[in-house]
Parts: sequence; C-alpha cells; structure tokens
Amino acid sequence: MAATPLVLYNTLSRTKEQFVPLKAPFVGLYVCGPTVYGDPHLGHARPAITFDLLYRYLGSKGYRVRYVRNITDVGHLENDADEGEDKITKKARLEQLEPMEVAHHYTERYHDAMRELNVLTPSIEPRASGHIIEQIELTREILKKGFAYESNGSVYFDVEAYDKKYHYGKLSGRVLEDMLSNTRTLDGQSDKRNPFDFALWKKAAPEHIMRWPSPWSEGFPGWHLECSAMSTRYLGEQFDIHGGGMDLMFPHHECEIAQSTAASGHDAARYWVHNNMITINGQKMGKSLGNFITLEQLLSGDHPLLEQPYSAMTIRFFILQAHYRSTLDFSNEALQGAEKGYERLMKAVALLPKLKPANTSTTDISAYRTRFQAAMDDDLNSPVLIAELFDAVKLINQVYDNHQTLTQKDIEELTQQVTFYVTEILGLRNDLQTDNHQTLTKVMDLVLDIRNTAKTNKDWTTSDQIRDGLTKAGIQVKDRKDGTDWELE
RNA sequence: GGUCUGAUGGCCGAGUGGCUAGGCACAGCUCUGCAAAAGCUGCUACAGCGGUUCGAGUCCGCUUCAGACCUCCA
Repeated sequence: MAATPLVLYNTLSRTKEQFVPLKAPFVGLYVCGPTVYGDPHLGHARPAITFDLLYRYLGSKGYRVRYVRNITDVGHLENDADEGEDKITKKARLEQLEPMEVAHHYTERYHDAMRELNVLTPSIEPRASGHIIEQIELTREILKKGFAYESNGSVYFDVEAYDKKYHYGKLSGRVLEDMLSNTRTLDGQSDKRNPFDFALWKKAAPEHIMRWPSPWSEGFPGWHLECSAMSTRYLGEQFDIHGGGMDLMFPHHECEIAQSTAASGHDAARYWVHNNMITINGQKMGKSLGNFITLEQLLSGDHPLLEQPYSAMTIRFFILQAHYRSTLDFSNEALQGAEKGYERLMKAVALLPKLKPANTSTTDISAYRTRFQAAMDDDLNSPVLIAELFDAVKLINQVYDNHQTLTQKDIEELTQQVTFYVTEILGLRNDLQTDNHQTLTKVMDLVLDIRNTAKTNKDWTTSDQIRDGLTKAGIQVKDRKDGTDWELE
C-alpha cells in the first residue's frame, strides 16, 4: 500500500512531525489505560477512541501495529503518596471484596463499554499486577545506574541526580529549580530526599493487602513504574508512539521518561501523543471532581444532566467531531447535534447500494480519496474528515434524487471510499435499525391504541384487521378486562 | 505563585497570511394529501487594544477572560 506520510503532533517537540517508524512496517504503540476502580465514564471514552482511530489508521496504511494498552490494577496511592492506601485496596475494604475481584469487575465493565463504543481490542492488554517481576528488575537497574536510593525499605527515584545528567521536565516544559523554589519544604516525616522524588517501590504498611516480596521489602511498585516496565517488555527499549490523556503528562509521563532514560540511557518513546479532556460546563470531567457521567448513564439517559439517552455511536461521533487535541465540551445540545449528524451520515451510507448508475458522471469523485486521506494524515484531523464525508453525503443524496449522475465505476469507487472511512477508520457502526426492542414497544402501544379506539367505536372491521394482521406477523394479542397485552410468538 | 493551553456565528466545531469548512438549530422555497426525508437558498463569526504586512481569525505585543497541570485522574 502506497502510504502517504502521516503527520503527528509530538508533545516532546510541541510541533507536528512526520511519523517515521523505527522499523517499518512495524509500529509500537503504548497507551495508558484505565485504573480499574470505577465505572468507565465519558472521559475514558476520549483516549480510547482517539487511539483507536490512530490504531485503525496506521493499520490502513499498511503498518503492522502492536498496540499495548495497560490495565492499572495496583500501584496508585490514594491521598498523599507516602501515607495513602492503595486505591484499589481502599475500595475493596469498603465493599468487602478481594482487591482482585474489584479490579476484575471494573475491567469487565471497561471492556463492555469499549465494545459498545466499537473500540478495537489492543494487541496486548497487560496488567500491572502481572508484571511485578519486570518492575522489580527495572527498579534494580535504575538503582544500579545511580538514579535511585533505598530508604526504609522503599526505593525512590533521585530526580536531582537524574536532572544533572538529563533533563527532568522535558515533556511538560518544567524546570526542576523552578519547581523546587515553588514548593514548601518537607515536614521531615518523609523518607524522600527531595519532594519531587517519586517512589519506585513502596514498603507496604501492615494493613496493606496487595503486596509482593522484593529485595527491599514486602511492598508494591510505585505509580509510574508499570508503564515503563510493560512498554519495555512488549515493545522494546525504544518504540514509536506513547499515548495518553493530557492530564497524565505530568507527573506520570515525565516520570516514565525519567525511568526509561535512567535505566537505558535514552528515551523510550519517540512520539508522545496526548488527547485533550472532555469538559462539562467548562470544567474537566473527572472522578475526583464528581462531575462525570458514566457511559452506562449516557446510554440509559439516567443522569440529572441528561435530557435523553444517547447511543454509543452518537457518543463516538460526538468525540470524533472534535479534534483530539481540543477540549470537547459536553452539553445536551451538542450531543443532540451529534446524534442528528451521525444519522445523516449513516443514512447516506445506507443509500449507496441503491444508487442507479448512469452513462456519465456529473461530478469528478476522484478527489475524495485524497481529501479523506489528507485530513487523516494531518494529525488525525477527524473533524475535517467528517466534513469531507458530509460533502460526499450531499452528493449521494443528490444522485439518489436524480439531481446528479454517476457511472457504475464511480459509484463503486465512492461506495468503497465512503464506507471504508466511515466504518473502518472512524469505526462507526450503523446502529440506526438495531435499537428495535424499544421501538417495537412504542409501535405496539400505538397500534393497540388505534385498535382500542376502533373497538370503542364498535368498528370491528378495523379492530379485527389489526388483530389478524398482528397474528400473521407473529404477535399474539391478548384482550384482558383492564387492557390489552401482546407477546411475540 | 510556576508551567502550559485556549477565547471563532444561536449551539458544537475545523481553519498557522489572501478564495464559502462542516454538522446541529433557525427561516424561506421545491417536492408533497399532511408530515418527515432529501434538494435549493438565507444566516458570513473570529474576546479587546495596538503592531507587522499590499493583505490577519491566522504572525508579534499588551489587556481581559477561561481552562489544564503543579496531588490520584483519560
């Protein structure tokens, strides 16, 4: 496949760069996945869909992508880094469950949501708890290189030592000295030498359930270590793209860079790609802010802020209609707009097989291919791609209404291009006809209402026509004293 | 306080110097028994103030406002 060059915005350089894989046609892609201690919400959908789009598009260019997206089931501390309980452990206590039971439950919930959103499964989905050995090894390596120190059974990354040789803060644009001058001094209780040092290994408090043996103590790995360890394990010391939400840039990704560089002497990821946040009333949607809407609530409409339910594909379309590096503001009006737009697009796609060929074409459709591609090549500009697709939608409708004509060959080309970009790249499924259970109930309410009116008017011809017609259609009508029931046979 | 983003028409949201983004909503028309769909037409905005330029939403400076990160977070 003759691939046109893809340009990606690299957070490291803060510019758009042409994407050149280390070892084409192979591409290594690592994306920070969810911490499984809560239901997936609208915010989780953003990176999942953003990197699904990237994964799909890279694949369409002929690259063989290994997409690794982790599951964080251990390691994040609740409040203060040094005092807090492991987040998953805390939730487990509250619910009287095993930690792994909680992790498993929410992992399944996440998978369900991803399936609904038509997000492809990654090549590998490693769990932090399954890679303790790798994390211990990495900690050992960093210690050996002199960029970490042990303190009371815990191991901390020595940011100051690292910053002397490399640059701590290169991703987020921070300078260590500035950060230090802006921080209050430690209260003296910490094992850390420096407030910006972060844990590679934490000694477990007695009540801490999730713990593993290590050379330093029984404990658990630090917050940032898992991604470094697992990306190295599955993609190598150097790989192509590291993705995640912008909120992870600091400290999480910064620390990942420091860990990898400290251990191996060079950067691990070459392109850092960050998706922006979904906001609600202009504020970031987040668990800690308590203003998030779960995906389940979006699908059911069961949330004070929701005027109606929204389908998974509406949500996907809503997200794709904004560029991944822009904030995207939630509102009912915006979702409803997305719902209509999605319907318009899918209706036109459904119309494609019905187009009748003509001897000549009144429009040159050869440009669509390059325009679709150009939009995606430009840093995954899905909004522009969608705008281009709507241009094709108009053409499809015009041809259907005999306002324009296309040859058989052009119809085939148009069909191929449009359906490819809509279903394979944007990953939009046609869900317009699938939500039939609710629809059938509403239709039956209506039909039986008409029949009851007829019965009231003693219009037996009409009422019997309806009942017999329904029987033939496989629906049994059951008249009762207090109303009418029906069931599918 | 530090670092970094952003401010586009009723709503959402593209656009890094010159030619109408697109969707939704709204209005009129065509089609039509009515409606819907579809088509056609209209709605032409870029926070404010300076500057650079033949020309700026687009570059530079300042102001105002908003947001993210600096603590777990997608």
